[in-house]
Amino acid sequence: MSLPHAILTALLEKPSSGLELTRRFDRSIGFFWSATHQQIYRELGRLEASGHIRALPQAGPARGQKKEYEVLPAGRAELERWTAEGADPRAVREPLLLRLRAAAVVGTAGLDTELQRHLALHRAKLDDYLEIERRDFPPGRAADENRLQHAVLRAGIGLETFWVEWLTETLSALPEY
Amino acid sequence: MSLPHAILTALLEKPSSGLELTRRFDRSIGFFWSATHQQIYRELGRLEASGHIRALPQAGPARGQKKEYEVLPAGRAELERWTAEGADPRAVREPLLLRLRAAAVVGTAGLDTELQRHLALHRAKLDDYLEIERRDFPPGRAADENRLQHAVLRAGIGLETFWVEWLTETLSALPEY
DNA sequence: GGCGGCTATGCAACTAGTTGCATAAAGGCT
DNA sequence: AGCCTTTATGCAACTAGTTGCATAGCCGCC
Repeated sequence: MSLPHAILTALLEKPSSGLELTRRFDRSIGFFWSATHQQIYRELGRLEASGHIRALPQAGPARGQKKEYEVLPAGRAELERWTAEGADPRAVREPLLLRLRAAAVVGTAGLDTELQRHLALHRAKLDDYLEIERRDFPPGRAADENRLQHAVLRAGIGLETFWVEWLTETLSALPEY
Repeated sequence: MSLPHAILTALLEKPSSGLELTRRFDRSIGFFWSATHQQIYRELGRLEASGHIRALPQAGPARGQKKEYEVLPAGRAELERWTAEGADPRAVREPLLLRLRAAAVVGTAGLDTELQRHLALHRAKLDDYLEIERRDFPPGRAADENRLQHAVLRAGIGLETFWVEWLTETLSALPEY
């Protein structure tokens, strides 16, 4: 049950419409909790029905028009409750590792290409993250008021760095088959 | 659509019953593709219906009795097909990072304890993995015939190492709030 | 001989996430 | 005016994963 809380957090940071949220999920929140626009619209409907958020009043027709939402006190309270509660880390679920294990049984054809492709993807994402860090968290600022946001970004950087290193290592071991 | 392929791989490694598979998913395959016994039994039923696996003949009553499965040629072919095909890396989905971001908005109460708890969990898992590595992949063996399995385990070790380091770092930055 | 615990399989109902498509306003373009 | 693209919201149907519980054989034990 994390999606509603991801949306509440996003809306507290800045009231938005469904499509704006979708874009923010593609750019920042989605780096560690991805969601499609379908999930977001549906969840916005539920959050509104349960009194956690409300649509800001607007003129004009409903269909095809932007609909902005803001968080109500009940929504903030729910987010506080959820933030204080614990949850175990998610089990890893990565098809590439499954493929490696399958390849050990049925053969390694095409594996090299696939690893190369993943390496390029992870390198690109790592560069993205480093660029964001350079822009939003320059080394000069000593009294950092956004320490938590930075910690989250550092997690993304650390994970992508891990994948790049692991893929490089694994690729260099593979040709010996 | 990875679960059926995870099961095919497991059954090729060794024909098993549903419960045996469940245990192996808790111990080894589940490290990178977790599944409950419910998912496994349901998927075994589907794989049998589609002719990818078959139940080994057995005496005695059906209910409450162990039922072993083995992979049929069609199943192996399907696994080969799937292994050669590509799939993008999964987006990260980690509630803890969401919590950090939410805490930046609604307050950090209880966050320290939660990070400590995660650190302990990741340390334990890392120790598990290192123990398995020590047991199954001792440094002496130069001509390693299980390179792929070892690579998969190294991925688990790398990921847990990352989390331990990141949590330690983040915890040391947190008290300054 | 009946009770508790373990092994084993499985159904039903639910929640979460994905995919494909429909609808409609607004603005440019020719 | 007619058409195309972009922005914007949303329904319906599907696949995947989770939770709770039911059933049944087997074994020890007291």
